[in-house]
Amino acid sequence: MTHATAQSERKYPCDRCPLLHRDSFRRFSDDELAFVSGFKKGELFVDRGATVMCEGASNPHLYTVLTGWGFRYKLLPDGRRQIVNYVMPGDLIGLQGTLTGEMQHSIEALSPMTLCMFERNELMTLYRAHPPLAYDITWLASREECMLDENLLSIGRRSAVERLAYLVAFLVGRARTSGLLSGNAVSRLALTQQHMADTLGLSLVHTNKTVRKLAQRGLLRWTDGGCEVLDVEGLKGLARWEDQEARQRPFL
Amino acid sequence: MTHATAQSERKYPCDRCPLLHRDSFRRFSDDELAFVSGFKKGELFVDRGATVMCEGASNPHLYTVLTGWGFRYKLLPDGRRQIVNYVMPGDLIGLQGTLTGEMQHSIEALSPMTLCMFERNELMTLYRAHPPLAYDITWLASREECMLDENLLSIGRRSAVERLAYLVAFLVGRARTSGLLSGNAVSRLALTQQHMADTLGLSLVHTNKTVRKLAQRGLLRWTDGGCEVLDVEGLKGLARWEDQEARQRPFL
DNA sequence: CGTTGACTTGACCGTCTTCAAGTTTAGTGG
DNA sequence: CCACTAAACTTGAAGACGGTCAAGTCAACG
Repeated sequence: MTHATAQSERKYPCDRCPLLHRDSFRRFSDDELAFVSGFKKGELFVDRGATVMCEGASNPHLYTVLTGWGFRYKLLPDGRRQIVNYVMPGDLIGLQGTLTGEMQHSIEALSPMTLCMFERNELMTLYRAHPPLAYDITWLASREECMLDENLLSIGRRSAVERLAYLVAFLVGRARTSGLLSGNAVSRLALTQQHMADTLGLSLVHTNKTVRKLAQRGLLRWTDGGCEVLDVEGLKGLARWEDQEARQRPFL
Repeated sequence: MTHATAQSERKYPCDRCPLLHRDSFRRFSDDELAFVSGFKKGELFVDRGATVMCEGASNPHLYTVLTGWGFRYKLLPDGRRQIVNYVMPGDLIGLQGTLTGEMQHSIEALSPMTLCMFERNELMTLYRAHPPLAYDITWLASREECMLDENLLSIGRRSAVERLAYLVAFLVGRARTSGLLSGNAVSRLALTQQHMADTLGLSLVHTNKTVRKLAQRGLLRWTDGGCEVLDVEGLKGLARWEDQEARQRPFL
């Protein structure tokens, strides 16, 4: 019996990529699909709690999240942790430090994750062969920038209650469009209050009390190891968040 | 007498771009220079205090900062302001919202500024014609992302004193490599304490008291309408900031 | 059945905000 | 030249918001 091709051994060959036929992602041309198929160099499966990449280490790979989610964070030397953003299906990670390859942040999985692996130093090939894909990568980077801007506004200028309301609404919104949350069941975010605290720039204790306040208002409910979102609009209102309509986005 | 070409009427034709021969910027090939020269569509001169672009408005242009500096900020509906980053020579601005063209933030000049203007919807031409330049744009975007990550860490997890120390060190560092601060005179940042407060997520009053503390430690001095930086290393130490060595960067 | 991780709660305290008033400087028009 | 104004900085006092400490509950797991 001969070896199957590398691609057929994959759990997610590109033509069956779980992102391909989701409404919020744009389609590839046949050409692009073929190229990306060859550009992909492997698949990475990690468990909940695993470190996907690590601050300070150099990493020759880029990844696109296929399933599951995680968070991106930075540490101060004395251990204080700040979660800067979350990664969800369709997100391209590891672009930061394209030149050095040295990561400026770490990423940890919040659920089992599947990632699609690329070689960082083949990026230029993609830029030469498929300018529209290159354009998409830039678009993804600038989208990330927008999210970070919003988060900065939130941490810098919103009160604890507003901040938490914003965070929960933000996460549900992203989770929905990235396909993490299916159907019309109650949205549920499986993260600990410690994660929320480290995202909001608050202490664990105060985060807990803030969660409780939002629960009393009927905006959310805390159920073991996660947060059920009851009223997204209410949360957005509380956070004074005006959102722009969702658009079709590219992915790699 | 015939009209001169558009280019020769410019104050800064690309072959005399003030960024061209600065150590911290990479060189263009002749080819690239010629292309960029045609890609450039105009020059924008603004006074100190002018709004360069405005949140919510759609803007068909991209700009590269040639001289001067400014800040990028967002507002909450009730007027609370958060400065998310500063723009300095070599920075490409307006990339956010490439698709919609609708700005998610505003930019205001902190000094007279000169900007080099491009057409947003010609970007794809650049991506097709000069993949290495496209790559550079992505690099710039991911560099911005790194800065925002750092700022988030700072606002989320550092105390007021650490935060201010970080901010000042950060600004001096950038100002030096972007050519805003020349020679070896004492570095001087011409911004108000209100700007600092809105960057740090602090109130004006507390920012003032924090400035005073750093001044007492001999790390900086406040002189009318600006801040003289006396000891950058001391500031970095206080902020517990480990920086990565500077590299040659691209610019557009 | 002890251990561990996550959540909860109360008490106390410090950082930072708000309010208020005052100083200094530069700019303006009489 | 001088009063008038506005912007930026300064300072003190009071109080809110959020941090820290400490103790305790609960469920899951081996």
